[in-house]
Amino acid sequence: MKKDINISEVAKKAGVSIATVSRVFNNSGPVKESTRKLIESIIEETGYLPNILARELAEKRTNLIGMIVHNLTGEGMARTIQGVSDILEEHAFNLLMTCSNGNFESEKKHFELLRLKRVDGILFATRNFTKEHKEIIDKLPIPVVVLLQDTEKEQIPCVTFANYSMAKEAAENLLKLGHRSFAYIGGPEHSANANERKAGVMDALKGADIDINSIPASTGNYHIESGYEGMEAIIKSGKKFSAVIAVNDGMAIGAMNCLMDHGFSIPEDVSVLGLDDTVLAKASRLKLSGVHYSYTKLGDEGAALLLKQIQSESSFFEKKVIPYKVNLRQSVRLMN
Amino acid sequence: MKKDINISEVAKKAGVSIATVSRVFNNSGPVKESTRKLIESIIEETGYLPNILARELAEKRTNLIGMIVHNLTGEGMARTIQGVSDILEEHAFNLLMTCSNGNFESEKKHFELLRLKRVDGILFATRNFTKEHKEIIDKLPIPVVVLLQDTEKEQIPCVTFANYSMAKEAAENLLKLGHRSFAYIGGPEHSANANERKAGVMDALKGADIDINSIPASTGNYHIESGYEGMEAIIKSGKKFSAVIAVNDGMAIGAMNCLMDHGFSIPEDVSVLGLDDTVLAKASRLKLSGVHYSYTKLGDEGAALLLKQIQSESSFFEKKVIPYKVNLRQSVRLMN
DNA sequence: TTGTATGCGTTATCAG
DNA sequence: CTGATAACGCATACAA
Repeated sequence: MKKDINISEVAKKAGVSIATVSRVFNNSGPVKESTRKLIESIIEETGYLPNILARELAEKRTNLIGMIVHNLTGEGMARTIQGVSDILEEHAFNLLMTCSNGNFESEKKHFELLRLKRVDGILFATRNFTKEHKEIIDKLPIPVVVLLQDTEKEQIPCVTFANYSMAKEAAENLLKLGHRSFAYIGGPEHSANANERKAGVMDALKGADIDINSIPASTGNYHIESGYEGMEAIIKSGKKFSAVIAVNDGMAIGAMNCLMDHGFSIPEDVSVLGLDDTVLAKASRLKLSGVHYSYTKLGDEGAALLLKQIQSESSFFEKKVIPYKVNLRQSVRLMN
Repeated sequence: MKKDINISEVAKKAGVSIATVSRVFNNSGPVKESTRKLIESIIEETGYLPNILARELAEKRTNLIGMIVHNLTGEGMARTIQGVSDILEEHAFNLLMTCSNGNFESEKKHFELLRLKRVDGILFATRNFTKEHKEIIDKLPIPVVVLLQDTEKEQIPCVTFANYSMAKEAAENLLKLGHRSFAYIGGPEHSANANERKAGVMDALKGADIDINSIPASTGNYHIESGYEGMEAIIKSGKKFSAVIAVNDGMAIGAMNCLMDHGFSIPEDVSVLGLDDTVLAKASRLKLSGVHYSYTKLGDEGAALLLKQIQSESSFFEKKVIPYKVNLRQSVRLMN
């Protein structure tokens, strides 16, 4: 537990001024080779470390970025943070993490907190982007990049998944396999992402002249159990379908289990596809089909965009969409 | 994008000194009611926020804690961070997150970085705790709490799961159900946690006079595929078993799938149990049995212990073990 | 090539 | 009750 030493003590030991020590440490100016050597050896032996707080105060920047997430319970957000943290590290930035638990008041508080902490920029992942959010962000003197929500309308920089297109393309895959009757298990009503996915699916079906009003549908909360229940309700409704699409893979897994429990064979009787592809998709014996996209990449791109905004010293609109890939596995089949 | 205002501008507007403003803002001294009102109104209208950097510099503490994790790819670490972040927030501390990707050099670098950032304490989650880690920590002038590793031997504060006991108890559950022949799918050879679990299982079996040398075993990397392969190797070895225990639920899921693919019925022919219980356990139609423990709690306890160390201003040894619960579900059955 | 002096925005001490 | 003023530790413009 040795005591911290500061720049003036180093200077004293070396018989020079603090300015010279600073120049040596930061390589920020000409220093005679011999005095440089001397100072370096003293830095070495004393284990001198500059006080970053003082430096940041003088330089008026923290090299800190703040991140507010709504949810920290699943693999997706973990990977996102991983991506963010890797990119920030490359650029010698640090990450201040906070979790809002999806609560607006808490989000608001965290924005203030991060502002107080003088972060240079903020990454914001929320379940639902509102006018109130926009107002907060517009007042901020630092750039904000939104993750997981499309804020093009609000002209706030963002990185999102291609909810609409991936859902449309996934549905089109099933159409190509000859399916004509569908069931849909969606997400919460108020979720922009869930609604975009549903729109993608429905537009694909409309494009194939399918009456979307006759499609049995249910909504859920993304969890396995919820998918099971949603599927059960659809089965009980008595409507026919040869393919089920679920808004994420957890609910698709629940749906598969429910179908099997009700005597359906997959994929012989019903094909199942989730608009997501996490570790769950490979958990069951019968591999689930899904749409894969990388959360790590989401974090990477978000961090990169934020750093760009910080370096440009002015916030500008830019939207980045993460690529995806439809993976058809055992859970779907060609209609005869 | 309004410019930041500082304490002296507030003081000027109010016609008082900065000392008085500081007293009002921090409620740290007597101020006449009328001037207090005046200053408060000016603070309100200017939106004045103190510069935390300057404050921290003056106070010599950051209210920041650093966290180094080896891995950010799964639900477990996400929940851990959630727990940490909740507790820190209650105490007005902030979280500086870094990810080492399990690399020692990187871990070392992050310790230095966090030290540089003047964090008040560090939470450290690593795959494997070594002498080198202890040396680094002993030199640090701030407290460190280790997560997920038992560092009692090194007398470093830690929060861990009860690897040995949970494994022993889980195995004893199977013994009570009448099982006498086992197979074991373990983790990486060098993992302390995996070894503790294996020891727990083996000690339970020894206690029931089972020859543990005859138990077919394999090792893997915790992933589903790895459990599948491990199970396949054991099946091919031709040895008999009525119960399989896997070091985590991912590998147990892989093992279940493999068994079914080889014509075994679960639980009629083989019972399967994982020493873990995440979302995966509920993913398959036939619910996996496992041992449940809360990562959120791990984070909670870790953060709480670290804060205790920080407040006591001296590091002391304390070890906290997270409780667990064995959940027997459809994947195990009573032997006839 | 080096040193001096000032600013960064607070908190805290000590007079008044 | 209030105001000067000295830390806090560093960067940097300007002088020498």
